[in-house]
Amino acid sequence: MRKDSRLSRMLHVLVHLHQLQKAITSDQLALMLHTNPVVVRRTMALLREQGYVSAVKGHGGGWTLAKPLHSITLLDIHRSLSEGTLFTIGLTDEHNHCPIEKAVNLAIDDVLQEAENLVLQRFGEVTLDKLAVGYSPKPV
Amino acid sequence: MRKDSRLSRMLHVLVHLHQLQKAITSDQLALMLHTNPVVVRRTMALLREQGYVSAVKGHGGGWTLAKPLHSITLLDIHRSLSEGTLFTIGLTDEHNHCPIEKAVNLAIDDVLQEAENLVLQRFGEVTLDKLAVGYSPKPV
DNA sequence: AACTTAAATAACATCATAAGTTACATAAAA
DNA sequence: TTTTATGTAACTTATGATGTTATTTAAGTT
Repeated sequence: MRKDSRLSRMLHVLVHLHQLQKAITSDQLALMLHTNPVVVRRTMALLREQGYVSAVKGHGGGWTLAKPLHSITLLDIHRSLSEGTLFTIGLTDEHNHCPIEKAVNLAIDDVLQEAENLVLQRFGEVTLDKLAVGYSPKPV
Repeated sequence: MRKDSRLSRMLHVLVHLHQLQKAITSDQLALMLHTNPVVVRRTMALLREQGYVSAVKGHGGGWTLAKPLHSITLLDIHRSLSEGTLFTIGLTDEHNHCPIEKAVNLAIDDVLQEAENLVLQRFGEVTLDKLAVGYSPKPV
């Protein structure tokens, strides 16, 4: 299956938006991400809907941060992007009442649920300013 | 994305193989799983290669367990089936040296790695006999 | 007002992979 | 020899992110 790289891409974009302090066009972002401006707009639109970025049309327009990085977590962006689940593993649902199928699915789901909770918790602990490396004029 | 339900399906099959104590054909399994005998053979072949089941051709043939359930873990079956990763989330690799991209990917990968380790550990703790519910003639 | 820039959006194609399907070969028992 | 059942190749389908083309809308520039 093709992986969903939108989280990685959008985090990358948000930190750059923060550092440049001016509007960036979808064309510029597309060059940076080695993709297409329409793909950029489509994905950025999900962040705009949640209030993390703003878009301005026309001359001098483009994308800017709408909130400071320290107020945004990985979890915020993850939730803005993904609707489905985190795992490639799925459970069968044969619509019967086989107790074995139920036991199997429960065993798998228990583990995946625990793992998903861990991921969400960890994502919630990371604010985006922690990713803004090499920005200070005098890096440590 | 379509989920990979092979783990769920195969665990279901293995427990039934244990309980029936005789060979089951791919056609019978396909009926049980609401699928196709070729799909069954294709997936069961991965378990056969790892020595968890045996297949016999011809009259009276079919699939049987090659090891007792208590000697097989969810992890064993998971590893027999999956080659790729567990998550739908992927990292970008734009082949540049952008420190932001690296920091972003590291942050995501740290979390996913921790979660994957958790899943593998939990899967390794569950032997398949624990899934064989409702089998005893006198269930508790 | 006309031109240029850039987002917004619709419509469609591509890609990867489990799943589904068809067809045929091979092996074993009746 | 016939039937049963696995083994396997080749192809199609389904799904969802990604990629692409084209058009519309909005805002600044000339």
